[in-house]
Amino acid sequence: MTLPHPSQVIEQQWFARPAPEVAPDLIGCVLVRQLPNGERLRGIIVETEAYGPDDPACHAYRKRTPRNAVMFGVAGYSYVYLIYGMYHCFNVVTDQDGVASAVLIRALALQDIGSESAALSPKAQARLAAGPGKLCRCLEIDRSLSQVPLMHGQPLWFEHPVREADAEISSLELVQTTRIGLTQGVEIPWRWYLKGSAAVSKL
DNA sequence: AGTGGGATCTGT
DNA sequence: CAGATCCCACTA
Repeated sequence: MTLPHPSQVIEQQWFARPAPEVAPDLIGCVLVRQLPNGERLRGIIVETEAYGPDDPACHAYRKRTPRNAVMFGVAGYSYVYLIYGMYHCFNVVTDQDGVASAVLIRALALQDIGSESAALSPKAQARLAAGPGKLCRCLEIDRSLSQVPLMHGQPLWFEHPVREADAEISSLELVQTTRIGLTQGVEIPWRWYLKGSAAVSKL
């Protein structure tokens, strides 16, 4: 069992910057999910989107509500919401306390996969967390995991990239473009992904 | 109290 | 490209 080296875990303070700075920095980092049954799932982040204040696509654009309240709080907490009645989306709260912003984690290249999915073909495994809804299904994330601190010992946390494991990923080009699935704020180029990764949503 | 739309995904 | 499916924010 590999316990994370303390310096490897990303602290909540790291997220206390504007979302459009955090989102590209998260590409190549690792998301870790500690399941209730003891299994630990890990994946390299290959696609993110930023949402911020003065951003019409942001859930917190209009005002603070019970649903979006956590986005107004301090950085390094989870924001999980239900979309289209059937999927969940997982975000990290960013920026200073009082600034409503977050980064949506859209896709992972899975490293440690759950035992249930181990029998799937490599191709199918690569698509397991390709898209925010599938990612949450794969990592068993729902709204009960909203507003929890993203730190070691919790159900979810982030780690900095490890050099060896990262060799293949780090050769890929980081692309910045517009966000997906929106009706407002369509022109804001706050989506980042690794070009050529099989796990990026909507090729 | 009623309603309409949504940061998605799958199959036709 | 339609359908599944349900919470929540907004209107009255």
